[in-house]
Amino acid sequence: MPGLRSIKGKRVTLADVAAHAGVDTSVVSRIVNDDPVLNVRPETRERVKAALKELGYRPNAAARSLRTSQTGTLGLFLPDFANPVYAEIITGAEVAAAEQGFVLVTGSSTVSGSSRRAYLDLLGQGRVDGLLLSGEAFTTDIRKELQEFDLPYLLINRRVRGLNRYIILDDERAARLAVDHLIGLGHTAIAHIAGPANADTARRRRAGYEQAMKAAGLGAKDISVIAADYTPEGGVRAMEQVLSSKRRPTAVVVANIASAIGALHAALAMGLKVPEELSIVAIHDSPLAAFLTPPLTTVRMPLHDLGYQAVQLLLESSRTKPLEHVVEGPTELIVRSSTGPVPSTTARRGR
Amino acid sequence: MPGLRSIKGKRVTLADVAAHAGVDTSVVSRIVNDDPVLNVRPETRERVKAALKELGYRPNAAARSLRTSQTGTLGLFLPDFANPVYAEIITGAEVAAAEQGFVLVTGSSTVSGSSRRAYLDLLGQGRVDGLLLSGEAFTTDIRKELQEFDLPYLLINRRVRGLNRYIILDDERAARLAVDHLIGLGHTAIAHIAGPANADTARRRRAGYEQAMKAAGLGAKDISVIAADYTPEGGVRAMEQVLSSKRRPTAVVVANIASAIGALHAALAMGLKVPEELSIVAIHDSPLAAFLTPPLTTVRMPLHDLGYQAVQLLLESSRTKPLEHVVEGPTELIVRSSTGPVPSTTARRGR
DNA sequence: CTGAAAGCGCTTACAG
DNA sequence: CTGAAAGCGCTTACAG
Repeated sequence: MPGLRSIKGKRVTLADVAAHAGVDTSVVSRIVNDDPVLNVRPETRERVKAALKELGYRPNAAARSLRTSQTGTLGLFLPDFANPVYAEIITGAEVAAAEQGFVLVTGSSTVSGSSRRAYLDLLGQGRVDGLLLSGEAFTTDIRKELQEFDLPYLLINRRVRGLNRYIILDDERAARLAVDHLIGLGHTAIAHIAGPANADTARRRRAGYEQAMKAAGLGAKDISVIAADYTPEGGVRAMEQVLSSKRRPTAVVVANIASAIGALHAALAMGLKVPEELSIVAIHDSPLAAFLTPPLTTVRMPLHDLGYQAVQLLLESSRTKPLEHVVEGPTELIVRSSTGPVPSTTARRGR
Repeated sequence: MPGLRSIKGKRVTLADVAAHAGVDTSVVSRIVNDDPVLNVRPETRERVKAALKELGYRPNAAARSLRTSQTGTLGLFLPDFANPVYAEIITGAEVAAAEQGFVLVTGSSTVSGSSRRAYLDLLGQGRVDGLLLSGEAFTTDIRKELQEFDLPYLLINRRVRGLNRYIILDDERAARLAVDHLIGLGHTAIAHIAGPANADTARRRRAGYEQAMKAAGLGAKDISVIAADYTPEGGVRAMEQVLSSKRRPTAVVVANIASAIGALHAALAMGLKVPEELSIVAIHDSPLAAFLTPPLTTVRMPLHDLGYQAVQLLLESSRTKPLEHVVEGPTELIVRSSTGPVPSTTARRGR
């Protein structure tokens, strides 16, 4: 019966389909949802399926959600879309969500900054089935809201005292990998440009750096840590500090790719040759790392897996139980050209 | 009456509030929604407001949406979260959405690649009040879906034949600004690394490049265009081509920041000095541009405004009328260190 | 000034 | 094997 197709202007409802197929709406509903208990004559089923197709039926999400108290939506909140680290996490989360028929509502601190409360309020209205939270703005002092919403949540890449549901990466291992690489190249004076003091990832990477230094038999005189924001500007300032210290290191492990870009720039701007006079390795890879000059040696972390598994865990977890998960994906060193053998003493004196 | 607060485990509904305040749900509803026609005794209003607050009432989005056929949600689809250009657009869109009490559902081509149809289907269920679309995957061959959904939509930064609702930037002007800057530095042999042939932005930037060249009295022998993807890899390949041509240009206008990073890298890798031997200017700025070596001269485009205005236009527009808008925000040259005076002939011969 | 009622489009336990 | 009915939580024209 062509020509009937899509009663223009009005959405097709279950009732339309039921009338068209000559059955009750409940039957159509069960067929749409593949109800396993449904026992229906094959010919009826066919008739309904034909009607569904012919009318172009799509279930109304609001009605379904009102009835079932489920939305098929997850909230994902992060500090900054411009940060490549988060871009990769979102993408992983998105893929996992799509696989499970979920859709992602996203928000960044840019907005929340001015009105976090108002923004979160929108989510308190039963718009989402769960919350994925990362970055300082969305994980600090949020306990009260989380309780009010009574929603399952998961902190991404960050642990916060009092919130025992999080998923993180093996940041210590990443830092160790970076240090070991430099030690293998003969470096002993290895500084660490760490992240901000309030970042959990920064603490873990710093711990990994110190572990690896000690494991290599290096002591206090070789260990040097300077905190910086996870931004290029932060990296610039930190590198300037590193290079102005009396006992200049021959290599630097930078805790984050954005600050590493700033750090590299500062070293070059001060006339240092990288890697001949200073080796730099960054934690986190980026599509851009290979196109810097020199191409940056990095430790790639499984950020995509982090986002992917975050969604999976959130959806399969009981809403209340603690959930403390470390992603097992590959954390690997990618050697490019910003790291090299330790400069000989004469060469160093030469500068 | 403290202690009554939040009947744990069950959401507070309008009925709860009404019972608590001793009025009908309709009165509460009108107060919640600031119904201007409502005429209620001040004391009643106070009583209801107190109950609202005490019980911590939040309207249920699904019920409201079912009743009003409005969702308070907008869909934003883009090619890639990792692209800094889109990051800025999202942020602008997010701010505008938040201002109007809307929330953003986002999706990228990463997911849609495998299952665009399935992903878009989720939106056909009345989940969003409008659609913001950008990138090839979400704007090509989408006419049928758009018609089915019967949703207001707006293409961002892209025009597509047959879809007369779009918002774009003044790409021609941006390219002209870049060329004029180089001409002011004495360059005449100015090549253009353009975007992919199927990108509308690429066509417009190329047109701007050619206009400016002609306006400066330059002809076919100075005009040279090579297409590239908007990626670092694309920029590398294009620059290699540019530099291997017989008549090597002294300056290059790159249509996109990502490919400019690749192009800069390729030039440096081939031993060229930038800007002494080759000037490079990119269209689109990026937080990273200042930290490349040398810092990249760019043309900043009002991407934030693009996202912001896209949401505003979408929300205030009638769903059917054509909507063809060019963002008026500032398009400005940011001179850093990748551009300089044209090299003297001897210097050029010297290489 | 306030209330009763209908209905948005679904799902699901229950009846037959 | 299929249908009738209730109800999720709202909003809004209407009545009084």
